[in-house]
Amino acid sequence: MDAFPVTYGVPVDDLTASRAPSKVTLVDIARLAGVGVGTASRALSNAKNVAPATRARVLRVAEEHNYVVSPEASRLAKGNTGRVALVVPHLSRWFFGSVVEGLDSVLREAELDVLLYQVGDARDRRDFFDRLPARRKVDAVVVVGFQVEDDERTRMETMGVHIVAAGGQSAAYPSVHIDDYEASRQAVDHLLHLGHTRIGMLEAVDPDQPNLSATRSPAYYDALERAGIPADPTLVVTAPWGGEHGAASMGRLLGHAEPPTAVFAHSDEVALGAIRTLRRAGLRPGDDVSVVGIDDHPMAELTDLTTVRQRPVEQGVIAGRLVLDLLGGGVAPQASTTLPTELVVRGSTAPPLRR
Amino acid sequence: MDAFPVTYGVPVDDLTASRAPSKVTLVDIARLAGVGVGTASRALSNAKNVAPATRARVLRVAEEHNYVVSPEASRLAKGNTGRVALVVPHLSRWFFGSVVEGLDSVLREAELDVLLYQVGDARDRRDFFDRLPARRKVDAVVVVGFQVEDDERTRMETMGVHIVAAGGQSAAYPSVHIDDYEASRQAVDHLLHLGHTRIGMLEAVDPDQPNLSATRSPAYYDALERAGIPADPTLVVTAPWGGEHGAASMGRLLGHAEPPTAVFAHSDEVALGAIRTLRRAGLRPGDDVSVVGIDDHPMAELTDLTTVRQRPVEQGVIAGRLVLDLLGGGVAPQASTTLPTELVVRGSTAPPLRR
DNA sequence: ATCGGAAATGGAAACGTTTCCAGCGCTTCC
DNA sequence: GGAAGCGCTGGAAACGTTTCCATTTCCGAT
Repeated sequence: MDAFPVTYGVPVDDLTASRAPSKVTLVDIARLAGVGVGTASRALSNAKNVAPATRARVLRVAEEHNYVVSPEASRLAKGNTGRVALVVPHLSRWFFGSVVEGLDSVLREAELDVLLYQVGDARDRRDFFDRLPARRKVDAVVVVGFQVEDDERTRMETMGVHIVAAGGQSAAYPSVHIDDYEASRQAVDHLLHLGHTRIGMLEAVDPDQPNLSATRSPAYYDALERAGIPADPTLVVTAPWGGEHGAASMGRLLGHAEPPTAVFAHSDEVALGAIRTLRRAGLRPGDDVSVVGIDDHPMAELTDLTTVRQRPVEQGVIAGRLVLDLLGGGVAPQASTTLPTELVVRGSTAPPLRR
Repeated sequence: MDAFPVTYGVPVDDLTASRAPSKVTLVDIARLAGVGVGTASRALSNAKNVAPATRARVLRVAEEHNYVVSPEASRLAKGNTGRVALVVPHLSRWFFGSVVEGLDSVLREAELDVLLYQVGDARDRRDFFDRLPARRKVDAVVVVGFQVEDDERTRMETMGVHIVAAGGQSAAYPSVHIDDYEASRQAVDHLLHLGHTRIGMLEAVDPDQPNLSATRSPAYYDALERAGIPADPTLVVTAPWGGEHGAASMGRLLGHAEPPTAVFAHSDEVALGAIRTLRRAGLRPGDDVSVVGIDDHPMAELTDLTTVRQRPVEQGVIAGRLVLDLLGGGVAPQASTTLPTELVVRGSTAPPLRR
């Protein structure tokens, strides 16, 4: 990204120059159909109190002249935007793309438009909450995979903009997420059940998602403790999120005086990085060192990676429904939905070798 | 996805119920600042012909009262939408997510809003071009990774909506893409230079992207012919896109009476599926059978996959600039940009074993 | 026949901007 | 000293809907 500066020469104002030629308006349609504009509007918007014959005539005329309502005018008169903002840190990552996929399908079905906002870093994010919402461009905001600060949330609320979280928990607004602690426990318990006692962890931190690792490593420590195994902090390596960093971290573990026989990785991508390091070191994943991740990334299946499955598309779908609930105005939607995770055992984990 | 029906109980009309409480309008600001609405508008929109003192006063009052313009009203008066539609087949795939990432960064910088439309299959796509959605909601449409039919394009144009293609070529509208033929040639030539003479191909078809494989397999045949190697159609296996299908196709090749010593896969995901099959068959990728893909998916690096790199984020960025050009109205933008691809040699390819 | 009420209709007001146009006070130049 | 010009300003018109309200029409019931 950094290689491609995004500044561009055209002044913003000039962008307003182009214009659509389609000039047929509701008034035209009404005149052509021989009805008043009120009736024409009602006919087109499926309102009641329009005679079937009249409606048919209006619709036919509209069709013939390729009439389409002006969303601007319609929204202005109606007083709402019909739009929802999706705020996503990294679109190119499988997890986020999948959540958005789920969200999009539900929101489109409800005839809502989806406005996309990618907020890579904290600055982008500040920007978003400062500018857009304040601009009354949307009725609701869905944040994917991160938390909204209290002051940001307050501002949104005073503007009448709803907030929903997908792939991240919050007490302050409705959210859909997995139980990170539980997922991590499933992964570590699996290694324990296989008989491993020397278990490392590859912890990933994302400066923009500080709270994620915060629940995954405690689960690791707790699981070990419950199994009566003393935790060894030198077996926990922390690095930024991503396969490359996973690979490097695994390298550090291999350099340990007494290396682990199994490793719990923060995510599948991290785990796959670790596996590359193992292979390059001449070790067989699963046979020599067990590796388990979290996500069930499509690559996990292809690479025989044991993992804890979550379903991001489903998270998106449910978050989308929360948005509809909120916009429907009626029922107070369930504050928080926790989706189950599921251990998927593949070839990258096995009992430890006898020594 | 299919497990989660997207229909929802709230009638669309009811979604219009909620409303923003922020009721301070331009007229209020003008009154409070003691100026006319015209002047207030000019002051806020940075127009000229406003006395510095007046502008300052208006801005201060607006700030104090948390004034924000109504985009609906503004757009209605101005006559343009300030929005661009992104039409994408599969958001959760790395390639598409990355292109959108690039597009988003450029368009946001220009203060344009990005409307997302996911069109999984041909029906969705028809729908998109048929129904009003794009019609007057956007100033331009960017299609990612597929072609627009001629009649669809014509309709868009008569509505004054610009079209740009990212990750797919077209003669009819501006586009950014790689040279698929050349990329395929690079991959196959690499295998030939290593000394392979028995080279298979895993061809992927996507019902929604029919034209992709159309250029990759001809390149394969041509490269072999140029090397004086008779093509063997039984070494070309065609299947839907995806790792699972790649794995199955590789299985078929292994069952061949005289299996290939190297395989050119349509994409990295397909290649990784093939590699899983090789591993399960006890074969070492690179040593026993060479595999090369196309994309340089992040996983390629982690799995030591030789591949032909393309840069989807860059494609998105350039496509975004094309949109700005078009909207700027001035210069006719360059019709078509072909980005270079680059062979990246890793561990999955090596000279054939001596027999 | 007449009446009451529901259904259908036309028109106007409202939504909140931007932009055009005319006016007004100053300077500046004959 | 007057006319021309310029910078700034206020107000009105326009943008294209939706919705409210008053009116008309239609129908069955009395």
